[in-house]
Parts: sequence; C-alpha cells; structure tokens
Amino acid sequence: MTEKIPVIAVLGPTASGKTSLAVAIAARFDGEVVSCDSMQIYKNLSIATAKPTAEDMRGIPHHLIDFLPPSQAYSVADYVQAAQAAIRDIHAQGKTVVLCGGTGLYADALLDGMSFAAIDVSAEKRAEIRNYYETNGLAATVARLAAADPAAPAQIDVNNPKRALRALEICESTGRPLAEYRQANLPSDTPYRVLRLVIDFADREALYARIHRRAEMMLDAGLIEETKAYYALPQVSTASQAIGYKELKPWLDGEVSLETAVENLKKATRHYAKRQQSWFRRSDDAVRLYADREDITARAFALCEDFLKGDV
RNA sequence: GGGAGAGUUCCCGAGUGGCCAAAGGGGGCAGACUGUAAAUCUGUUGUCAGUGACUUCGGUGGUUCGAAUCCACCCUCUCCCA
Repeated sequence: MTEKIPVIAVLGPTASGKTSLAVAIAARFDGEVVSCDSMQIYKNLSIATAKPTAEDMRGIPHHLIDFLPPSQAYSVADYVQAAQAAIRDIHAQGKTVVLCGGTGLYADALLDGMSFAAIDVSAEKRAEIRNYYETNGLAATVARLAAADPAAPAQIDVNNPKRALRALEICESTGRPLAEYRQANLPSDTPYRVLRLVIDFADREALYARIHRRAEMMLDAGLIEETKAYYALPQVSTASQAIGYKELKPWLDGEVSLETAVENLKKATRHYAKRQQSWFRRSDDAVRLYADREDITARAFALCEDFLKGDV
C-alpha cells in the first residue's frame, strides 16, 4: 500500500457544532469538507436537515451535500463510493480532507473500509419480500429466511424487520448463505489514516438545550414552508425519514396543535442524538471533545497539527 | 347548600381482597447496528441487599390471617342540580 491519505473526521450528535468545527479546521489547514450525512445529500431539504448555509461554509468547498433529488434513494454503499472519490480528488489537489457528519454507519463504512459485495437485488424482489412481510408478518418472514439459509436467523436480530428483510434479500438473491456475504464484507485495509474527533457533551442537558434552540431557529427560518413544499412533491423512502417533516405533518393535517408537533420534533431529535452518542461512544480510537467543558476548537487544532505532521 | 364521580409508581393510565413493587403506553437511562441508518431494534426504570427484606397506590383511623382494592372520617379536584 502506498502512503495513506490523512483524514480528519469531525463526528458527533446532531446540533453539537460539527459544521462550525469542521469549517474552522478546513480553514486553518487548507482543507475541504466531505459531508457524512444521510439527509444533507438531498436537494431542497435544507432547513430540516440543518444543511450548512453559505455563511456557515465560509467559502470552504463542501462535498456530498445538496446534490441528489429527494425522489432518489441512496445507500451506504453509494455513499462510500462517492466519498472515496471526493477524498481522492481533494487529496490530489494537495488539500486536507475534513470529513464531517453524524451518520455513524456511513462514517464507519468509509473509514473502517467496509466493502459492499455487489449483489443484485432486483426492485421486484425487494418489493415482493416487502409485501410478503407486510401480509404475513415478521415470524413468517424469518421462517422464510430460515428456509433459504438455516443459519441466518441466528446471525441477525430477528426482532428487527429491516434486518430480516435484508438478510432474506441477500440469501434469496445470491442463493448463498448470509455468512458468506458477510465474510466478503469484513472491514479491510483502508487507504486512510484517520483522526477521529467526536464532539460530545459532559452534560446531556447542554446538548438538548442546543437542540431545542435550533428547532426554534428552523421554525423561524421557514421550516413550515419547507415542509409544505416537501409534501407537495413525490416522496421517496430515504428522504422521507428525515426528522422534521414527519413530525410536522400531523399538524398540517389538523390532527395536533403546532405546539405538540414542535414538541414531537424536538423529542425525535433528542432521541436521535442519543442514538448517535451510543454509536460514537464505541469507537475507542476516537478523541472525545467535550463542547460544554473545553475550547474544542483550540484542542482540535492542536490535535490536527500533530496528526498532519504524522506524529499521531 | 344538594347530587355524581375522581385522587395509583417521573407522566398518562390499568388494577376493585391474596397470583401487586403494581398491566400497558409515554418519558428517562443503557445498548445494538455490515446496501432505507435522521431508519430499525433490544434491555432497564421504588429502595437496599441481589432467589430476600423494606417503603409505595391523597390523609388518618378501622375491618381482615392478608387491603391499591372493603368501611368511617378528613383533604383536594371534576361534573350535575341549586
């Protein structure tokens, strides 16, 4: 393997200040930002996804943001491929790569070198399996998985429909056991040298306060209008999962008060942030920066400096 | 002033003599996570010791071997007639 590309990754829960730290780092070390966010990839969904504004970006080029129509689905594998290309380009220009985002799976897949064996799952197959699950239930779906690969149910969380459905897709499409597919996807050597900076909060209430404040700002910035526009267009599975629209929808439909809808939006965001914290806590090669306890920018700069000199 | 009903663990809410530390949901906390991941799923949630003890179901007494559940009185709230 040739020399590895240094990648500074700014990770952490939603509303933790990743964007501003990543931009500061990029500005300081002549870098460009590669986003690692499963929702900011979409065009139009700007306010709800807290997509960085031109002002936020301070002239720093951002990649993998705002490029896909919301009618198009996207996956981790798509992301890894696109991010690898973006990183190559940035590095080729002699610039520093700053990865920034909160989608843990995307970050790990990219940074830990998860590969995704190309298997063909036809849209028909996927729809058929989906339909099977919806009409027959989870137990029957797992039974069908067991028929395709007796060892598979033990390898997944059989209470989790998404896992069962995907396992079934894999087994029936490849005709091979699930374990074989997984074996092919084990993390491998990556072309990157990584500094993982995880923004966290010693006191969760501090993070929640930021989440609440940001929700209010989104409302002021026109989240309601964006939501109406969103529902006026055809929706696709991936984009429809974004927090914001689905919480405001019941209010648009006259089912709940605006106050309740906004509370639900804040709550959903809090829950999401908690899940992100769980995810990022498990990587033990990460440096944790406590935004409510220290000057994270100063510390990050020092860490980046050492890292880029190759001392880390 | 008369009548009806209600007060349950952080919240909502079930429970109407023992199987109740008390269903279920929410919230909180913790966790998982290999092609929808802002999604999906799991565990836990009175206290202390950990197969047991102790405190809890508005308050105080009482009935009973035994009460969140029955009785009396009191407090608070809602509703109906005045």
